[in-house]
Amino acid sequence: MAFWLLKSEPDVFSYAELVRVGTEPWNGVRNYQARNYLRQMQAGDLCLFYHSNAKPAGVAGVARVVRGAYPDNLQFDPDSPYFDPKSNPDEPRWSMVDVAPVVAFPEVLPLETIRALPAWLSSPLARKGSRLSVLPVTPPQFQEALEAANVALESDKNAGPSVMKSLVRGERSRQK
DNA sequence: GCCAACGTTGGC
DNA sequence: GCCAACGTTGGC
Repeated sequence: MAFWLLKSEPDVFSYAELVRVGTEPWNGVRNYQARNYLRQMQAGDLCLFYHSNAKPAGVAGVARVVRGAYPDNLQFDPDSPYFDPKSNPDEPRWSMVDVAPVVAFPEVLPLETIRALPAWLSSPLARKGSRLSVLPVTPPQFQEALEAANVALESDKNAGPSVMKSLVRGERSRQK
């Protein structure tokens, strides 16, 4: 299982909105590097859901990939701002995944806090002006983020070992 | 609202 | 293929 970070402007689509709708197609990504990461994502992968252009900017919760990469529908919709007339339906240029909520953080984990976590120093997110909207997260980075947010995940025995679910709040997850 | 970062576009 | 101009992102 892999870990990722997905950026979204909460004015456009927030973590609370993800909770409300249950499942969301992550379409509209029009950057090749981000697209390539989307194509690596598999069902069961966990994502930090990051609020950009927000106060504070930071991670609002955890989401799970529920469907791996498939063609982004909006690239073929002439009425969409994400329409790409140069994309060929036989070889779609852009991909999307479906994500679902796992657990909301008790409060947004601010970017400033994330940047100070040891494992995050090497992340593009720690660099000023990073505009990548989909980026990989290492297991230590993911663990540090959960700990800093005071959130623990426990595995769901019924759903198998690769599926995690919420949630123990208000108690620090244990260092292994 | 400012502006740094940086990806994309287009002239050559 | 270079690179200046331009547009967008996104923190502050």
